[in-house]
Parts: sequence; structure tokens; C-alpha cells
Amino acid sequence: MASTQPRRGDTRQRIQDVALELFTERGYDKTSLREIAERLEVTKAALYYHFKTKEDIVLSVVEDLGRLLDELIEWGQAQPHTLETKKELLRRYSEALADAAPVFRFLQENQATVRELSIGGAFKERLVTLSDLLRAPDAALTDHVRTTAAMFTMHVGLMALHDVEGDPEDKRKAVLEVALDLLTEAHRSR
Amino acid sequence: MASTQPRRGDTRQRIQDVALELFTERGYDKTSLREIAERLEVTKAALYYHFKTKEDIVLSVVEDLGRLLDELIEWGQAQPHTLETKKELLRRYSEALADAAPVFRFLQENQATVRELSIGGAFKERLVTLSDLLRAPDAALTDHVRTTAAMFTMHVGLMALHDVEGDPEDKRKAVLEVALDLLTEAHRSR
Amino acid sequence: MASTQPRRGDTRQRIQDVALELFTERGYDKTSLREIAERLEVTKAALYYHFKTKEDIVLSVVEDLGRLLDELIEWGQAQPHTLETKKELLRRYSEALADAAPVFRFLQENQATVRELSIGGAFKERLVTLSDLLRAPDAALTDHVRTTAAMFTMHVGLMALHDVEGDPEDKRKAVLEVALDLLTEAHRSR
Amino acid sequence: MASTQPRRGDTRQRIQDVALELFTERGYDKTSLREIAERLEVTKAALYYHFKTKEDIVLSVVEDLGRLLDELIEWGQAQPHTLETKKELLRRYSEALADAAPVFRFLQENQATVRELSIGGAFKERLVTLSDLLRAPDAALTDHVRTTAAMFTMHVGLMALHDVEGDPEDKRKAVLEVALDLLTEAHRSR
DNA sequence: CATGAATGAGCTTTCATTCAT
DNA sequence: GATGAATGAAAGCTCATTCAT
Repeated sequence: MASTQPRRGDTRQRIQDVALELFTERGYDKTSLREIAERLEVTKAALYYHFKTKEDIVLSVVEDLGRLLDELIEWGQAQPHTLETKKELLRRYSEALADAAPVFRFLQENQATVRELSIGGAFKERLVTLSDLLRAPDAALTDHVRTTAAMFTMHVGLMALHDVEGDPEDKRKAVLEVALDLLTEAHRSR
Repeated sequence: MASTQPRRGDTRQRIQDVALELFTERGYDKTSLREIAERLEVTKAALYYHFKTKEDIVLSVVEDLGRLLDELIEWGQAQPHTLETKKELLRRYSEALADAAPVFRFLQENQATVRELSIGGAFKERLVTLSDLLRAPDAALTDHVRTTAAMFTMHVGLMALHDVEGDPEDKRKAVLEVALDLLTEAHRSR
Repeated sequence: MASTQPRRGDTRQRIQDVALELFTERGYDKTSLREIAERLEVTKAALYYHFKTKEDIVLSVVEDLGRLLDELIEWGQAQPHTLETKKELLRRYSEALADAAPVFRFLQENQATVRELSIGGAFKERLVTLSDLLRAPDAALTDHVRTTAAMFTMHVGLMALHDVEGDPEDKRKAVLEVALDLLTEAHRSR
Repeated sequence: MASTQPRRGDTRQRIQDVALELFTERGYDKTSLREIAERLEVTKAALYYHFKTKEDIVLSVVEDLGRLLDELIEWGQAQPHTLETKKELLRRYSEALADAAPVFRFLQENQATVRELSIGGAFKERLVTLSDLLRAPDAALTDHVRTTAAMFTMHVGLMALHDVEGDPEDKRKAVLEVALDLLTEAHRSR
């Protein structure tokens, strides 16, 4: 149980953790497998025992967030398209983001790169679908902006407010409140 | 004067244009100087005649937007900190973004990479400064979020609404309207 | 075990050998890693598996001679500063040079380059220290020249007499004799 | 006559001076024409107005010393092969070296490189010829070493004693004295 | 007497990947 | 569950050189 001993069994997980950290910090392309291996004190070849390619590492890391979003979309589509549903969607999205914050940051900061990967469009599409669920199909352009802003405000909460002082949970709630306001406002003008 | 003839005198400009396009599309790191050179039908060495390094190309491309933001900040700081000033700040920011849209997209999509470059903090700092100008120093957390959202909504307008149908200028105005609403709302609760 | 089979385990050594040979023959700067790799029938990347940089190769090659000289200096400093000690110093230096002749030739013929490398001063300094050990601190200028000449005559023996006919060991002894004469002469006038 | 004005007419000479300085200091290969041009505040293309190639610059710089040596050899061959002639040869050689010291240093420190250039063997040959003139054809090996050492001691004077304190002219004379001693000694055992 | 613009060849270095052990 | 040794491809960059102006 000594933490200085070579852990065993968890190497796969440790690779994912270190990779995500480095990919976010220094960029996916700028991060070489050599760096990841060195930081873990294993050889590059060891990485290849656990993952088929570099891209595979990133896929595995991003997979959970993908599933989360899919579930959210599925849920949203199954509900009646009321304001209350939409509010609940935002609430759930907020929680999902909070949970998967590091992965989300990575995606945000490596958009150009990620687009070329096979995950590619997948995430963008999901965000569009999600955003569509918040909006009436016949919404005016301004309201379109409002619902979109509602969603993206939450990303901003993750990024721009990251180095603002204050309890993360407080910040999350403040962000959610503003997002809900935007959503409500978009609905009022119906 | 035929456009298929080797243009002269404009090579530097053409490098910047093609580079920005490729950097945005495929990512800064994934875009090699070979690709840029090939697309311009010159040799790599020609790029190095006009720019000292790859990073230099990106710096030169991003420079104008930097100046624009600095001017905006300077202006904002010279004005009385009234609601009207802040609204005008948003209006001007909106126009600046519209003008420099391609550069801005590049920065947005290559954040991780850009952070490592020497432009690095420069842009983030400017956005923070700008955002500070929109906010009362004693603003509640929710209002902090609102002013921040006001600014970032405009980025979203650039990105997420890019492939929504409609006249760009209409979209810009709709986005600006929502941003102004957020700003006003943040002020009401003073 | 056939010598035309790809040897294994000795690649590092083979790189050093070929590198030293080419560096001496055609100059460090003029010798590209491609040439070294080709002559070894491996890829350039293989060189980088064994050495971190081109400079590293040269450092590793030169290291042994450095140690030899350090030991010699240490020994010299531990002895009484008598004529006999100095003579023995020359004798030992002569042997060291004979052993490390190829490395020494390389250093001699690439002085300007080596100076810029990180070995830089190291060797020059050692020769100066060694030369100081041969000399009385209050020696007249002429005697200063004589002891210096004693040392450098040995280098000449290595270089200028290289293509003079005769048994190498005979030549070494003749050179040593002249050097010892110079040393003795320098002492007489004390 | 103001020294800050762009001198004219002497550009060729200035190129040679700067080139020799840089070639000696940082090595011929490591010194690029760009560096030379920059230091002279002209363009690379300007160098090509004055010299056909990089090698040409070095040839032009080294030419004078070559002629000097040729004259010395010619003179030596025309004299009777007496000890006095040989002594005078050394004296004249000493002066030639003192005059052409910078060029000589360059050759000394860039041997490997120079060998590949078209000057190549020329200088080595001349030194061998010169050295032969100092020696009786039937000299014993030890005396062969002594005459060779006599010559090379003078190079050492240029190099190793360069950063020893003292008047250069005094040093030159001390070196010459030792060299003459070596020569005389070589003759005595005839 | 010189420059501005460009090229072709080559350099050192790094990377993702492979595979026998 | 991993390593040691290597590869093929490509990257960013520099250099000597050319030539129209």
C-alpha cells in the first residue's frame, strides 16, 4: 500500500490521468508519448501495451463524457418539451460539466486538433443537438442566441471563472442561475 | 497582370493569409510549413525569408487583433464607468470581433497551443481586463457571471452560430442585443 | 556469429568508432549524422536512441581521454616537484597519448569547433595545468617555452610524424627523448 | 573621413578581416555568410559581388601566407645547406609567422575543414618541404624529431603562449632561441 | 556596388509506432 | 505486463548560392 511502490494494475488509469493533464496543459500535439511515459516512469512501449495508438488514449479519456451527453440527450428527447424540462436539462448539464470538468477543458482548448481526430464532429454534434432541445423550433434569432448563450455560459463558468476566487460549487450555482434566466427570458417572448 | 503569373511584393501577405487559414482549419501544430509553402507554390525557405520562425508567422497574424483590443481597453479606461460606457464597450467589441473574426477563431480553437507560444497570456489578460471594465468592483457573483457571459456570448456568436443560416450582420446584432441585456441586468441589481 | 550478421549489443560502441573516424577525417561539422548512420547501416533515428545529440556522441568519445589526463594531473600534483617527477610525467603523458591517439588527433584537428562545444575549455585547461606542473613557477621565459615545447613536441610526434616511415613505438621513444632533453635543459638553467 | 560613414572601396578588405576573425573564433563551418554580412551591415548578396564562393573568401585570406612560405622555400633551396642557412630559415620563418599570425591561427584551428578545401594539402606540403630543408637527409630519427620540433615549437609559441603575459616580441625571441637550440643540437650529433 | 527575393539541398532532431524478447 | 532497440516519416530550420533589378 506504500505509495512509492510501483503500483500495479492501475497503469492504464494512470496513463489516462497523466495524458489528460498533459494534453490539456501543453496541447495534444505538443505532448509526446515520450513525455507521458517519462512522467509515469515507464517506457513508451508500455503505453502501447495498454493503448493501440496515441489517439486511442484520447478516445478512452473522452468516452465517458460522450456517454454522459448521450444519456442527457436521450433523456431530453423523451420528455415533453416544456420549459421545466429545459430547465432540468440545464441543471443536469451543469452537473455533468462539473463532474467531467478536466475532460471538458481539454476538448475546449484543443478544438482544432480534436476536429481532425476521429471523435471529430461527435462532440460538436451533441452540443448542437442539446442546444436544439432548449429551443422552440420557431424561435426568433434573438432567442436562438439566448438559448445558445445559456449553454455556453456554462462552459465559460468552467473556463473564465476558473481563476476567480470563490467556492467552485457557489460559482457553479451562480452560473446556472444566469443560464436559467437566459432560458426563461427566451421563453417569455414566445 | 494576369492573376496566374507569380505575384510579387505580396508574398508576405499571402503567407499570412494561407497560414491563418490552415492554422484555423487543421490546427497550428498539425499544419506544417511544407503545407503552407506548397499551397503558395513557393519553397519552405521562402517562408523563412519573410518570417524568422513558424511562431513569428502566427505572431504577425495576431498582432492586429492585439492592437485593436488594446485600443479598446485604453478607451474604456478613459471613460466614466457608467452603464452607457459599458454598453458602448460591448458595441465596439462586437465590431472588433466581426472585423477580426478569422484571427479570433484561430485563437479560440488553438488555445492550448497558443498558451505555450509567446503571445501566451497576452490575450487572456486583455480579455480579463476588458471584462473587468464591464463590471462594478463590488458586483455580486451572479452579476460577475452576467458580465462575463455578456462578453463570451459574443465569442459564441462567432463560433456556434457560424453555421446557422442567416445574414451575418443580423446575427451579430442579435448577439449584441443579448449581451447588452445581460449587461443591463447585471447593473439593475446594484 | 558470422560477422556480416547484424551485430547486437555493440551498436553504441560502433557509433562511437565510426563517428570518431569520420569526425577526424572530414571534420565534425562536415560530418552529418546521415553519413554516420549510412556507414553503420542503421537509420539516423537509431543514433538518437543511443545518444541524445550529435554533441553527445563527441562528448562520450572524448570522455576517456579527459579522465586519463585528470588522473595524470592528480598524480603529478601529489608528487614532490622534482625533475624526476616531471620526467615521469612526460613519460606517462607520452603513453596516454599513444593510447588515445585517434581521439587526440580529432581534438587537434577540430579545435575551433571543439571550442564551441561544451567540452570547450576543459581540454585546454588540462593541458595548461599539466604544462604548469613541468615548470618551476619562477622559470625564465625561455624555460617556459622549453617546458611547453616539451609537451607539444609530443603532439607533433603524433601528427607530423604520422606519415614518416618507421615503427610507431620507435618514433614515440625518439619524441620522448627530445622532450626529456628539453625538460632537462629547462631545469639546468635554474 | 568620419568612421561612422559607410566606407567605400574597402569592402573587400573588410570582408576578409571579419571573415578571418569569425572563421578563427567560431570555426569555418559554423560561420555562415549571413553572420559575416550582418556584422558588416551589408547583405549576403554583397559578399557575392566581391567573392565567388565562401571558399573563395578563405582562399583569398590565406593566399598571402602561402606566397610567403613559397618564397621562404625558394630562398632556402637556393642557399647552401649549411647550419647557418638553416638558422636563418628559422629566423625568417619566425618573422613570417609573427606577421601572418591570425591567418596561421585560423589554419591551425580548422585543420580538418581546411584539408577538405582546395587549399587542402598545399600548406601541409609546404611545411613538410620547409622542415626537410632543416634536416640532413641521413639524420637519425631523434634528429628528425628535433628539427620538426624546432619548427612546430614556433607554432606553439603562437598558440599556447598567446595568453601568457609578456611582450609578444619577447616571447617570439624566446621561442626562436629554443628552436635554434633544437636545430643546433640536431646538427651536433652529425 | 549592392539588394530583395527566392531556391535546393541538407541538417539536426523528434515522433508515433513496431516487435522480438 | 513490460522493455530495448530500432525504424520511416516528417518537422523546423539554415545554408550557400543565384539573379533580376
